[in-house]
Amino acid sequence: MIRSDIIRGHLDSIILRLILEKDRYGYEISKEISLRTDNRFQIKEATLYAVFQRLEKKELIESYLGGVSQGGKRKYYKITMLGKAYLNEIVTEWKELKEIIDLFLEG
Amino acid sequence: MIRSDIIRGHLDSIILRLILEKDRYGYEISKEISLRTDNRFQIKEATLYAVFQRLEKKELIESYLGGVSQGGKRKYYKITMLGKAYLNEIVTEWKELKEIIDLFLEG
DNA sequence: AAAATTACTTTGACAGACAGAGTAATTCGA
DNA sequence: TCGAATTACTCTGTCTGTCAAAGTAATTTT
Repeated sequence: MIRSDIIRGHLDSIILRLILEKDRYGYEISKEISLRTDNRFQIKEATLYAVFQRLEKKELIESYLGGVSQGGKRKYYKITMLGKAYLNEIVTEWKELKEIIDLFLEG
Repeated sequence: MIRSDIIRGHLDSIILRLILEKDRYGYEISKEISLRTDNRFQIKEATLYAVFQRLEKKELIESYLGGVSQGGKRKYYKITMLGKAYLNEIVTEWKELKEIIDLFLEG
C-alpha cells in the first residue's frame, strides 16, 4: 500500500481525471481506484469526500443528485471547464515532478 | 517551481540519497538541490532542518561537527545502515507511485 | 566598521489525509 | 418480514510535513 504522504497532492489529479472520463459519484470512484490499482491503493472515504468539497469550492467540479439504484442516494460530480484547465496544469506538473525526483533517485 | 504538496514525502528520499553519495552539511544540500534541479526546486531551510531532525531521530542518519571554512560551524550528516535500507525501500515505493499515478494520468 | 555570505535553530501556523463514528436507503436471504 | 449486508454520503477531531518568520553566530568582503 502507498503511504498517504507520498500520494498527497495527487488525489485531486486522480479524481479529476476519473470525472473527466464521465460523471461519477463518490462510491464509484472509490471502487474504480481500487480496481484499477489492483488494490495497491485504496482511497479512504473521509479523504475522498474532503477532496470533493475542496474541488467544488474551487469550482473545478459541480455536483447534482442522481437516481437511486441500490443503497443511498447518489451525488454525481461533473468536471467544469476550469477543472479541465486545472487538470492539464497538474498533469504537466506531475511530469516535472517525476523528472526532478528521478534526477536524485536514479542518478 | 514545484509545489510543496506534491514534493511532500519525497524530501526524505532526496536528502538521504544526497547523503549516501558522501557526508554533507545542510547548507551544502540546499545548494546542491537548487543546482541539480536548475532552480526548479529549492528546499526551504526550515524544512531541511526539520527533515534532519526527523531522520536523526529515526536513526537513519548521524551527525558530527565539522571544520569551519567560511561562515558558521558546519554540522555534517552521515547515512546509517538503517538509513541505507530505508532508502532502498522508499526508492521502490517511488517506482510504485509512478506506476499508479500514471495509470490514471496517462491512460 | 558595516554589509554580505555562510550556516544553523526555533516557534507557530496551515493544509491534506485519515480514523472513527454516524446517518440513510435499498437489496436479499432466512 | 425481519435483520444483515451493501451501497452511499457526512462530520469531527487528530496527526504530520512543510514553511514563514525571526533569530543566533562566525567569517569574508568592501
